[in-house]
Amino acid sequence: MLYWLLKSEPDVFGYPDLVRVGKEPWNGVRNYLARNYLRQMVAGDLCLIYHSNAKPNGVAGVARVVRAAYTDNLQFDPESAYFDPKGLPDNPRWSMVDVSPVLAFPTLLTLDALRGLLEWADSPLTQKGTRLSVIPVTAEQFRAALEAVGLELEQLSAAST
DNA sequence: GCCAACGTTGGC
DNA sequence: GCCAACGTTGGC
Repeated sequence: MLYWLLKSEPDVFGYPDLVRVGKEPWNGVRNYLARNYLRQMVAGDLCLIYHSNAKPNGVAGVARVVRAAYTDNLQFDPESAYFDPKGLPDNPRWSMVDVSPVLAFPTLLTLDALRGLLEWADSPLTQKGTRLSVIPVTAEQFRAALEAVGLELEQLSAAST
């Protein structure tokens, strides 16, 4: 089982939206490193959903990968903001995964709070200038994030069926 | 293959 | 709204 952090802008699509829809294709990732991480995901991986460009920024909840990487068709749609003229149907350039909500954090785990956790000191999230939108998370980082809002791993398995 | 210019991200 | 940092593009 691997852990990840996915950024979203709550004004566009935040954790409450994920809860509302129940399942969401995580499309629109147009960065090669982020895409490569998406392609490493397998169903069952857990993701921290992070709100950026928010007040305040932070992790709002946990989601689960419910479908491994497949073609992000927005790359073929000229009407889409995510259209990529170089994304050829027989050799797609961009991928997405499906995620579903698992558990909302009882309180937002703010960026400031994350910076206060030793485990997160070397994460791209807390380093200046990093704009990666899909970030690998270690088991230690994941556990520390849960603990910081008073949750335990076992509660995730209880919440997920 | 280099690198300047540009567009975007994202914290503040 | 500002701006630093970064990735991408395109001219050469």
